[in-house]
Amino acid sequence: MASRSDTKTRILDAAEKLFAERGFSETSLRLITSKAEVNLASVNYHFGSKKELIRAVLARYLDVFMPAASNQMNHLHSAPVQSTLEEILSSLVDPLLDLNALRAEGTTIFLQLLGRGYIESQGHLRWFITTHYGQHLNAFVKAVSASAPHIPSAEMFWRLHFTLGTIVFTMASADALNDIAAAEFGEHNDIEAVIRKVIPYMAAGISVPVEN
Amino acid sequence: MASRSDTKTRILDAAEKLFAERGFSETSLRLITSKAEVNLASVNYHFGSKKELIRAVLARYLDVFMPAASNQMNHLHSAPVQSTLEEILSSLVDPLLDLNALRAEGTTIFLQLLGRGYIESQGHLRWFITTHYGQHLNAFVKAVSASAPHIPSAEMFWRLHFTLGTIVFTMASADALNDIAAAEFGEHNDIEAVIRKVIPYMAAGISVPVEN
DNA sequence: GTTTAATTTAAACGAGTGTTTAAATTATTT
DNA sequence: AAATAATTTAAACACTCGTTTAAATTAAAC
Repeated sequence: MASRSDTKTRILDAAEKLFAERGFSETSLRLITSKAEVNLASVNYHFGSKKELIRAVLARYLDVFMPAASNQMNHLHSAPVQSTLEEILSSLVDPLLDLNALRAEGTTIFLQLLGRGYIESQGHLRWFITTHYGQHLNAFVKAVSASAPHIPSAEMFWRLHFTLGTIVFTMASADALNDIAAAEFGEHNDIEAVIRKVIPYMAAGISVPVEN
Repeated sequence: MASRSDTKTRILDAAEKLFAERGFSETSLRLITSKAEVNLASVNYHFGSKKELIRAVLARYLDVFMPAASNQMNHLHSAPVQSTLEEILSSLVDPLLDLNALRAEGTTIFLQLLGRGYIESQGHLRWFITTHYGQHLNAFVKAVSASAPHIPSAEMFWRLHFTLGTIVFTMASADALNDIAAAEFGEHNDIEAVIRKVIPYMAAGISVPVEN
């Protein structure tokens, strides 16, 4: 039933790299299949269409990350004291970095895919994630809201999307930014260092008192 | 020399709307010219290529916004007291909203174009902006740095790019987010309301003390 | 009014896209 | 070993894309 080196996996591995680098619509199936060293038609044979390939690429990461993130929320919730916002955000660092064990550069690729998907797919990815991983997201939103009870839920909605933009845009251009930072300031950061830099920024923004 | 209702302007007007809505590569010249009710070939005749059309669309806004933003920086600088970070960010609101006088929905379109451009164009737009409007950007960076002297310049570099991500991603999906906010919370925000929401978020993140 | 330049137009070009087809090949089952 | 199913392959299909061409039209200059 399965072939030699699993054509399906070869396609997914090649596709996720190219999608993360150059976006979905800028990546042709011919480029993917030539990098994966498989036949062009095998994408449609195994996945049906390009759109379903994109979903499969994302799902392979989300299926690992989302339950892991949920577990972290549960651990925090079972603690005796209310967690701080920074603790909640920091608890996602391990699930994110664990994606590097899954595949080389897994963390960066995942975050870049997320960013590309949110912007390119005209709301389609947003629907896909909320319908397939809604309960995991709710656990996160509840934890964050509990840590900042002075923020009304409508305001929190906006701030969490500001935060999504912060992390997703930063990661989509993390490589370019790291090059500039190295040349300009002699800094040499890896992906974890950047994540640890962005957490205080996001935590401060989410919890800042609402003006009127 | 000039034609009836200025074909060039009709193209720019139609193009900027479509580019902002669906991105650059997802918008075909045929769609632009049919909306603008001009001939397909007139794009190449007046602008040379699609890439140059994109630059012309962006430049039409940047040429207005950047000097106006610089003026605001100068005004703040000539004041007797050091401005707060929120004042500096807020001083950009008027230049942004003035784009609505230029064209209907000008503010939204400009910010969406900026977001699309930074993400789609693989660093090409970043280069275009820094080389063409670098001095205006420097005035802004200097003002922000002076208002938060406890942040080292390398850290400030990262935080300003976090901020770019926040604003740019938010605006690229502002329409979708406004629809959700209206359905979920009964909120009906215009672009100014969203900008005023994001400023405290960004200001808090930029100036939060560095951990160690 | 005639000539010259600028612009608009319809049509085609060449290249690239995702997808489908049917035959060839490989793997599995009986 | 034979029969059946799963997979791979090369080729073609139908379509869209940005760009170019050369003729038709409109505007400007003399």
